[in-house]
This record gives sequence, C-alpha cells and structure tokens, in this order.
Amino acid sequence: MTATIFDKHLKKPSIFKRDRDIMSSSYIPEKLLHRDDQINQIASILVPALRGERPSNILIFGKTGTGKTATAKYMSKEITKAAQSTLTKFNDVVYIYINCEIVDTQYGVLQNIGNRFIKDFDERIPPTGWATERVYYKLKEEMDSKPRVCIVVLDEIDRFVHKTGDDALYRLTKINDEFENAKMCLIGISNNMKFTELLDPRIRSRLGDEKMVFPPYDADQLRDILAQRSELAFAENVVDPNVLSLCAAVEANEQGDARSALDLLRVSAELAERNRDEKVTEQHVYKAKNKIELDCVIEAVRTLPLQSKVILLGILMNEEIGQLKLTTGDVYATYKELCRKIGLAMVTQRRVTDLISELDMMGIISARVKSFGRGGRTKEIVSSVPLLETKSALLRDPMIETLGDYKLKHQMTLM
DNA sequence: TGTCCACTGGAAGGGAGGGCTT
DNA sequence: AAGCCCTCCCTTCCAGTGGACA
Repeated sequence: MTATIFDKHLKKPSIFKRDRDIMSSSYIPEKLLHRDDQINQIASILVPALRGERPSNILIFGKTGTGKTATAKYMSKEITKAAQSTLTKFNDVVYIYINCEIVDTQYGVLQNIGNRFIKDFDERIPPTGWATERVYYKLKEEMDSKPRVCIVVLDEIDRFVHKTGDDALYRLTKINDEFENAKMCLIGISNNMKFTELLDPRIRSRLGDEKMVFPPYDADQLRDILAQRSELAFAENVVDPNVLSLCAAVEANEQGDARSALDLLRVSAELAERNRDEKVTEQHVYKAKNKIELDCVIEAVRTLPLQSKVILLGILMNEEIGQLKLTTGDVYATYKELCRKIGLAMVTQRRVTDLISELDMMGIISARVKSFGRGGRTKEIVSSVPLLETKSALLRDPMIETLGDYKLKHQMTLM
C-alpha cells in the first residue's frame, strides 16, 4: 500500500457521524418539528383524494426557510404511503412536485407534469419543439386516461407567474372541467403574499380555495430543529450545546429561517473539521456566518451574465473613487466607457435599467427610485456587497480581467 | 402653481438559437 | 429542407411621474 495525500485527512476523527446531507435543508426528516398544525390542516384538505374526490386547491405563503417546501415534500411521502395502504379505498393518487425556480416556463411546467404519466420513453414530450397547445392536450389526455387524483405542487409559483404571466395557471385551474376520469388539485407555494394581485381574478379565486400562512420559527423552535438534525448528523459530544442556541438565536434574529440555521450549523462544523478541531465551538459559528455571507455573494456574482458583470464592476469602480451614490445615467455612462475599453457590444439604457433591477432583486445592489426635482426622477444606486472581494470575483472573468487596473474617466453628476 | 428634468417601466416586437414535424 | 414553435435577450417607442424650482 502506498501512502497518498489523503491519508492524514482520512485518519483524523470526523465531526460528522453520517452523510452530511442530513444537515442540508433539502433533507426531509422522519418527523417535521413545529409544523403539526400546518401538516394537519393540509392533510384535512387533501384527504378527499384518498376517496377519489378532488381536494380544494391550496395556496401556501411564508418566508424562506419556514418549512413550506419541506412540508410539501413530507406530504408527498405521507399521501403516497396512505394511498398504498389497504385501508384506503382509492389508490391512484399522484403527487407531483415542481420547483418553478428551476422549471420556469409555461412549456416546462406542462411538459414536466405530462411526462409523469408517460411511461414509454419515445412517447415523452420533448424538452422543446412542440406548440404549448399540443403539450397541454397531451398532458390532458395522459392524465385523464384513467380515474386518478393528481396533486400538483408548484413551488415558488410567484416567480413563474411573474415571468410567464398566468396563462398556464388559467389552463391548469380549468383543466378539471375537461376531464372525464381524472381530477386534479393545485398547491401553490410562494413567499410573496402579494403575487396573487398579478392574477386574473378568476384564477385567483379558483387557486385560492384554501389559504395558509407558515409563520417564521422562533429561536426555541429553531433550536429544536437543529438539535434533531445534529443528533443524526454529528458524533456524540462534538457540538457544544451553546452552539445550537447560538445558531438558532442568530437566525431567529434575522428571519426565523430554518434553512439558514441549518446551513450555519453545517458550515460551522465543516470549518471545525477542516481546522482539525475536535469540537464545534461558538467561534466556528461566527466565522461560518461571515463565510456564508461572502460565499453567497461571490457565487451570485460569478454566475452573472457578462453585461451585468460590467454594470456591477462600473458601480464598484465608482465606489472605489468615493462615488457612493449613483444614478442610472451615471451607471450607464460608466458602463459605456467600460464596454468601449474592452470592445464589448453595448446594450441600450432601457436594457441596463432592467439589469440594474435584477441586481437589486438579487440584493447585490440597492436601487431606489428617487426624485431630484428639476434634476429628474431616477434610481439612486448603492452597492451592498463587500467591494474588494466582489471586484476580484468579477475580474476572474477572462472577458473583463483587463479592466483590473483601469481608471475611470467619466465624471459623476451626483456629489 | 405650473414647468420640467431624467428617467421609469410597460408594451410590442424582432431575431437568434434550439428543437420538433412533415 | 422548409415550416413551425418557444424562449431568451434585446430594441424601440412612449406615457407617466415626484418634487425642486421659477
């Protein structure tokens, strides 16, 4: 046996007892803590499915990390189990979960649902190419091919509606009128309570038969959730009890977000492990908090489209020379200057305002519409990311790396 | 009180790219 | 190969606007 560079790392005791996926927010535990009321309520709404009747549509609201997705996936396990049970009269219940952040087009959603009912690979709806109308008819035909109840969950439904309008939802909420055998109910999940305002009133009333709100977790509840997971994931006595309370307290202060709390604990443990420390301590949590925030920004910035990178770089370069508040006009002028420097085709100011809004939505910059009276009405733009780290992340893109030591010429209007 | 600035943001549509059908 | 269809990225056009200033 030859020694390898991994040996010393393999030998050291691991902080993690098992698969570290347990600490990821996508892991669904056997029992979901502090969501009994919500689970029971959804169960009571969905139970007609097990008698072959159509359940009411449900809209679920709640901030990120309040357990909406976990609950929806948990319901999938439970209802499938119940449908297979011999006590149940009606067995053909199909539960389909779609994350509209990933599948975010009308076509994609209809295709995803449709393909769940098509066993033969050659018969499947292709990822692109068909008219949407055709996808819809295929879906309807396949779903309705025998008596069954379909429960379709559209997670992040607000993004979907925002992006594609409400056509697909209109069709899906209306589909039951055209069925002879099947029945379908929709569960929409959103963290934006206002998104229903975008909907046609007919869809709004159909979709929102039942409405539920998932409240944020408080510190004690977060602590319970962390304790449940850490018992499964970590070796005994590795995690200081104060660490759990600290993670819970930090996140309860922010949003009551279980996802972030779990991430925080996991990254703390990873830092401890990498440091070859035997225990996870509060110090690791503080370090992890900083690391997570920075990693998030770097990743978001790294995957930005080129045009957005140039815009953001322009904002940061202005900030570097003390221009902290910029208008859309300033940003566009800098953007044009940088484009000329690297020979990049420029887009119009209209397009740039959209890209600025996107950066704002992502939390990378903050752009507020402000009126300067005679000075006009425009956006006031300030970056909200650490300057040096973000800039060096941007400059890693080979297309713009030459801008690293470029000095801006353009004079700002705001002082 | 009305004017006017510098945009904002909606609407419509073009065209490239990817993929299917005939 | 020609004809469709959908999505994505973008342009063009333009009515609308908050508030400082004359």
